[in-house]
Amino acid sequence: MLDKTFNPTEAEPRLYKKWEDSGAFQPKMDTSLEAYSIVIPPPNVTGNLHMGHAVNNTIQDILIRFERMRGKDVLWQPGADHAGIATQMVVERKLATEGKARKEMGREEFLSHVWDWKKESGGNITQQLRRLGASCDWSREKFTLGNPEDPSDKMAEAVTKAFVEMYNDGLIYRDKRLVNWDPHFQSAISDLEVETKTVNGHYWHLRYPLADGVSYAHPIMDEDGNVTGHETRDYLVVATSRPETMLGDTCVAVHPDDERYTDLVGKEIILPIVNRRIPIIADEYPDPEKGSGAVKITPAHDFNDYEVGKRAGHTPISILNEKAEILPLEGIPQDLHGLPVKRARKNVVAYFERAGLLNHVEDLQIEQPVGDRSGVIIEPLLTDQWFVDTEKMAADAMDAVEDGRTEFFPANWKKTYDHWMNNIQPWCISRQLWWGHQIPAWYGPSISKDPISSMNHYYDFDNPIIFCAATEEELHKNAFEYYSNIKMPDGTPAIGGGTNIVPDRATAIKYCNDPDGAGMYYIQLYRDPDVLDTWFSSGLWPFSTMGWPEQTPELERFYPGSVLVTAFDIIFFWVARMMMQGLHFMGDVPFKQVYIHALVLDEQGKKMSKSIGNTIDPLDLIDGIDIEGLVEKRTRGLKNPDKAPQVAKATRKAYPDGFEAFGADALRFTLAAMAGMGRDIKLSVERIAGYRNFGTKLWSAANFGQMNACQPQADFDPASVDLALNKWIISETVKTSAEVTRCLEAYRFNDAADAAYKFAWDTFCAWYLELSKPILSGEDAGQKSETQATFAWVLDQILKLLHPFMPFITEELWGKIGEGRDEMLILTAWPDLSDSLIQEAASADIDWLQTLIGNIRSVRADMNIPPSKKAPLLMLADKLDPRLAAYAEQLSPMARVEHVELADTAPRGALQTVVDGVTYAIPLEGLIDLGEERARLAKEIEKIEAEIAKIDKKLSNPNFTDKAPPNVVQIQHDRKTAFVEEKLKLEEALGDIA
RNA sequence: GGGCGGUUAGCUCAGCUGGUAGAGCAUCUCGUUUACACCGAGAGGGUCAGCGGUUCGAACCCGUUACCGCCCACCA
Repeated sequence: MLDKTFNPTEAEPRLYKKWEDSGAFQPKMDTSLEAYSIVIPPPNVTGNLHMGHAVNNTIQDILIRFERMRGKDVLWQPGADHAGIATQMVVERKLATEGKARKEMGREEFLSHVWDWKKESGGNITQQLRRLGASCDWSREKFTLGNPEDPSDKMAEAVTKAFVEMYNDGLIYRDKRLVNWDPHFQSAISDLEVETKTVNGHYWHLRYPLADGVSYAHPIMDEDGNVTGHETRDYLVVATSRPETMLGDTCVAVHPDDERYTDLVGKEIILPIVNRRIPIIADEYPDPEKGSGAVKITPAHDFNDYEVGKRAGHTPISILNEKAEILPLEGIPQDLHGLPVKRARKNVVAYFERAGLLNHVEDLQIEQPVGDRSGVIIEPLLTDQWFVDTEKMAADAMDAVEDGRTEFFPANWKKTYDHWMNNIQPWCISRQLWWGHQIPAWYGPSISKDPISSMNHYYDFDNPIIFCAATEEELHKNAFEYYSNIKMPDGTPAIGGGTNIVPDRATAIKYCNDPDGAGMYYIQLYRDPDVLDTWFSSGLWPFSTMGWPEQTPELERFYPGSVLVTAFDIIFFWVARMMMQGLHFMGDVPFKQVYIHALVLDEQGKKMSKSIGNTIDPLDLIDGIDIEGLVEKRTRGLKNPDKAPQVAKATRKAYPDGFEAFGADALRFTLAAMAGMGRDIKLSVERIAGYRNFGTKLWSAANFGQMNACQPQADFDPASVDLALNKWIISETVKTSAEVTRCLEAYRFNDAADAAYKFAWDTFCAWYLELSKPILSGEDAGQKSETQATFAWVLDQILKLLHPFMPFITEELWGKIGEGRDEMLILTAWPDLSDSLIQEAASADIDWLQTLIGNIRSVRADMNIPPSKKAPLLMLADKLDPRLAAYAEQLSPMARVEHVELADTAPRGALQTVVDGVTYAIPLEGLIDLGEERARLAKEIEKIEAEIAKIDKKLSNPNFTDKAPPNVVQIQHDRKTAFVEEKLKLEEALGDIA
C-alpha cells in the first residue's frame, strides 16, 4: 500500500539529491551517441526565481529529460550571469544601509564586497532551479565573470580573447560619440537599455533675437493655413521640450526650401543668456510643417542635432557633467552652474520670460528616454567609449537565419530578429561601472601612447601594471610581444584613466623583486577603468561555458547547441549577440533552433512586477504560503507604498486561502500545458490545483495496481497478450506515445501534455482500470496474470511519458512499483513502440463497449434512475451479441446491468437506446414516467434529424459531391447511413411506448 | 509612425494539413461498486468580434473595420 497521496515537500528534495548524486545529469561523452545540448539563459546572480525562470527552465528540462530518455548524450549547461548594473546596484544599496559609499571605499574594496555578496547569495537562484527539478549538469556550472579562485576557469580569458581579436579585426574601436548616458549610474548604456516613457510635458516656444538689426516678414496664417498677412519680426521662434540645452546651441537650422527663412540663412542670432552669436544654417533635417520650421541645434545633447552639427562642421558644446548638472562654462551665468537639469530648465525659462523672449508654452505629451534599470532620464552625452561595429556581424547573423542554419519557433520571430538586425547601431560596450570584465586595454605613458592588451591580469584593477626588464629590448619584448598588440586609432586615453604618469621607480623595484633596481628598465601602464557591457560576455556563453578558447571535447561535441529556449524580450539583448559572436568566433551558429516561449502574466493578463505587487513566486506554489505571508510579500516591494492596502485587498480577494503546497510537478505541468506557441500565459492557480489532482489520480491508480499485484514483468511482451481489453489499452498506449513524441519534437508542449493527461486519466484510469477490475478479482488465473502484467506495463509507459513534465512523482512511483528495479526512471528508455502493436479489431470491441456503457449511463441519468437500482439489459435482436456475455462482468458494475438477455420487443416501461444499429432496452417498469421517456426519445430523434438535414444539404449539393475528395464524400454518406438507422430504431422505440 | 499578436462556452484557454467546435474550472442533477471526494456518473452552456471575399466546404486562407495587448522608432 502506498501512502494516500504523494508528499512533494518530503519527496522532491530527496529525489533530486538522488538524481544529482548519481550523476544522471552529466553527459556520458560517449561519441557513439547523438549529442543534444542546451545552454541555460544564465539568470542574474542577483536574481530570485520568478515565473519567467519557471517556464523557461521547465521547458528546457522537459526537452532535456525527453532527449536523455531517448538515448541522446545530453548536456544542459547551467550557470549565472554577473549582471553588471543590476548587481552593482544591489550591493551598493546594501552597503548604503550600512552607511558605506562605493566611491569612498574604492574599487578594490567594493569589488571584494560584491564577491562576498555573490558567495553568500549568488547560489540562491541555482538552489531554486533545483527545486523546480532542473536536471542541469551542475558540475559544469559557470559564471560569466569567471571564477578567480579556479585557475582552470576560462570564462574571463574568453572575454579578453574575444575583445582582443575583435579589436585586431577592426570590429571594436574607441570613439568619442554621443551615447545614452545614465546620470544615476554615471555610465553609458546601450540603446537597448533605454526605454521611452510618455509623460506630460511642454514645448517652450522661444524667441532668438536676430543679430545686427536684421528683421524679416513672417507670414501670419488663419485657421485653415491661408496666409492672411505678414508680421515684421526681429527674432526667430524655435520650439523645444528641453529649453536648458539652449546653453549649448551651436546654430539654428531651417529647411533650405523653406521660403520664409531663405533670406535669413547665413545671418546670425544672438543666443540669449550666453550672448553667443550663432549662425542660421540650412539643413534637410527641419520639417517646415512642424512648429515654426526653425530648429535650435544642440549637437552635444541630442542625437539628431549631433548629426546636423556634424554636417555643419560645428564643434559640439557639452553643457552637462556626468551627473547631468550644468557645467561651469564661460558664458553660462554663475547661478546656473551645478544645477540639475530640471532646475536649470526652470531658470532658463524664467530668463526668457523676463526678457520677453518666451513666445508661448504649449502643453503636450512627450516621449522621454529613461534607463531601464535606474528609471532616471537618460541624457545624450558626448564621451569616449568602446564600440562594436555590428554591421558585418549582423549581416552574417541574418544570413544564418535566412538560410536555415538557425530556425525560430514560432517562425514569426524571425521578422522581429531581422528588423532589429537591419536597423542595428554600433554597440556601445563600455560601462563606467566596476562590476564586470574590465576592458583589457592599457594606456602607456612612457614607451608608447598605444594601449596594449593582455591575456592576463584580469583582476588587477586599480594598480598600474609595471613591466620590468634588464634591458630595454627585453622590456619591449615583455610588454608588447607577449601581449596582443592593440593599436589605438588616435591615442586618446580612457575616461579617468591615468596617462602620462611618471613611472614610480620604487613600485617598479617592488614588483620586479629587485631590491636594488640598478640598471633596470621599466614602464608603467594604466588599465582602462571601464568594464564591458554584461551582454558582451553573455554573447560568448554558448562556447565560453564549454571551455573556449581551448578546443575542448565539450566544444567539439556540444557546439552548436541543439536549441536555445528563451522569452522574446531578450532576442535583441542576447540571442542576436550570441548569433553574431558565435558566428564570428566559432564560424558556426550557436544553436540550431530557437524556441521562443510565452511570457507569464498575472491572472488579469498584466506583466508580473514587484513594484505593482502582482507577482507570484513559483516557490510559493511549490511549497505553499498562507495568505498573510503572500500579502506581506506583495506589499513589501511596492513602488508606491500608498497602494499597499489596495494590493492587500486584491490579493486577499484573489487567493483568500493563500496557496497550497502544490509541488513542483503540478507547477511544471501547468506551465507546459499552458505554453501554447506564440501566446502569453495567464497563470491560473486553479489549473495548478487541477494538475496537482492529476498527480494524485496517478498515484492512486498506482496504488490500485499495487493492491492487485500488478508487478512490472521485465520480460513482458506487449505483442503476446490475448484479451481484447489488453490489446486495446496497448494500442492506445502506442498511439499516445507516438503523439507525445511528435508534439515534443515540434515544441508543442501543451499538446504533448494534453495527450498524456487524457490518456492517463480518461483512457487508463476511467476506462481500463474499471474494465480490468472484474478480471483482476476474477477466477481465471491466465487472464488475471496477463492483465496484471499489462496494467503494470501500461503504467510504466505512462510514468515515462509523464516524466519530462512531472519528474518527481513519476520517479517516486517508478521506484515504489518496481521493487528491486535498480535503474532510475530518469535514465530509462523513452517509449518507442511499434505500430504493429495497434490492433484495431480489439479496439473496435472496446469502443463499442464504451459506447454501450455510456449510453446506458446517459439514459439512466436522464431519467433519474438511482444507481442503486440495477436492471437487466435486453438486446432487441434475433441473436445475442457474444460480446454482451463476454463483458457482462464489466457491464454489471459500470452500467448497473443485472443480466443480459435477448428479447423481441421492449417491454412497457423500458428505457431504450441504440448502439451500432441495435436497440437495447432497460426494463424499469414503475420507475419511469412514460411521458418523460417519450419526450426524451423525441428529443434524441430531433437532434439526429438536425444532423441528417445538415448532411443532406451537403450531399444534395452537386458541387460538393463532384468536387470534394471522394473519401470526404464517403464519410458523409456513412454518417448519414448510421444516423438514419439510429433514427429508425428510436422511432420504433417511441412507437412502442405510444 | 512601423511591426507583431489576440478576440472561440460564465471564466481561463486548446483547436496542427480548411472537412462532425473541444478541455479544465465554474454551474446543475445524481452518487452504488475493492484505487482515488485532490473522486465517480450524467447534463446544460457557442452567431468562433463585425463586414466582405476565396472555396463544394472557413473558427482556420485573403481583405477590411472595431476593440485589447506587446515590441520597435530621433519628431524639434
